[in-house]
Amino acid sequence: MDGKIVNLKSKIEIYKAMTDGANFADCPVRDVIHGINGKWSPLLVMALAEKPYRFGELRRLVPDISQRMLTQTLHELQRDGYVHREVFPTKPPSVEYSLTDLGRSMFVPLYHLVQWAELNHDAVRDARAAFDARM
Amino acid sequence: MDGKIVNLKSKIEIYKAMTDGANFADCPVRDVIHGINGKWSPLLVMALAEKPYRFGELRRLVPDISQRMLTQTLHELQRDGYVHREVFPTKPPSVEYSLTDLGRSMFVPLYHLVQWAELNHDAVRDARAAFDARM
DNA sequence: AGTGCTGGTCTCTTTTTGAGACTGCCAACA
DNA sequence: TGTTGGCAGTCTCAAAAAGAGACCAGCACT
Repeated sequence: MDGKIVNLKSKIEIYKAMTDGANFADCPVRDVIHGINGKWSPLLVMALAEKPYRFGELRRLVPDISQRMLTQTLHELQRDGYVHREVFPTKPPSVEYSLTDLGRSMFVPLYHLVQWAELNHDAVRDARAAFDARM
Repeated sequence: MDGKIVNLKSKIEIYKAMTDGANFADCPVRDVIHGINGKWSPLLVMALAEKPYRFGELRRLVPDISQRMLTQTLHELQRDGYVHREVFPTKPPSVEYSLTDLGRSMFVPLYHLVQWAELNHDAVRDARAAFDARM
């Protein structure tokens, strides 16, 4: 599939962009990817792409995340500029998290990757089963 | 940016696909994303998208990966069907790793994400600096 | 006075990752 | 002949990250 040679030169340039500097701190691309790449980051971005959510709502929406990792991941997403955090001074103060413009922009390619996963999880599952059977 | 409402309904469906089952084992999409999402997986897929490489070549190409994680990540990529491993019976046996069709297919959306990172790392870096300055 | 909701933090345990020594085989070199 | 070096890993141990769950203050309702 996808037999067409899409910008082979670009591929090499991007790959070099990922290996330049020989470590994360020196390579911006790897640094950015690392921020998107956390265990919970994609899931939370997908959730917030639908609509803004409050802390407790996210916790209930993703039951198998610990409060510790929810706090920490939201903090990182906020720090990298993907997520906006707003506190409302209600009786028990509530906090709303939403995607920024940068976050919505990043969501576009992330969404493509998730779509790919949705379309191809059968192939991956089959490959995994075949591999395990061979062992 | 990206003001257009791209398939809001699809977004919600995909998001539901990611939360269905309430844990990784029960949710195929999260399971697949998790496989792509490892710390070293995207980098190795980017490298192998350029051309096949041998174990030692990959180790030299990515100097800050440990042999342990290189072995393990390649093994996982092979298990999920993204990477093909071929042993050549040369004097010291050499092993070549290459992308499968499934791997090349997955590379397409991954590549878009990496391109996004390349185009936007300045924005992320700025957001991070602004956030840290506010602290 | 007790219960529950808010958005977290703190501590402890388990899992994952990293650093690097070690293996067996063979070829080239001194 | 002994030594060195490359190949593709495995193994062990220490460090870092993640998970589980107790705990916090403030307010509302009962």
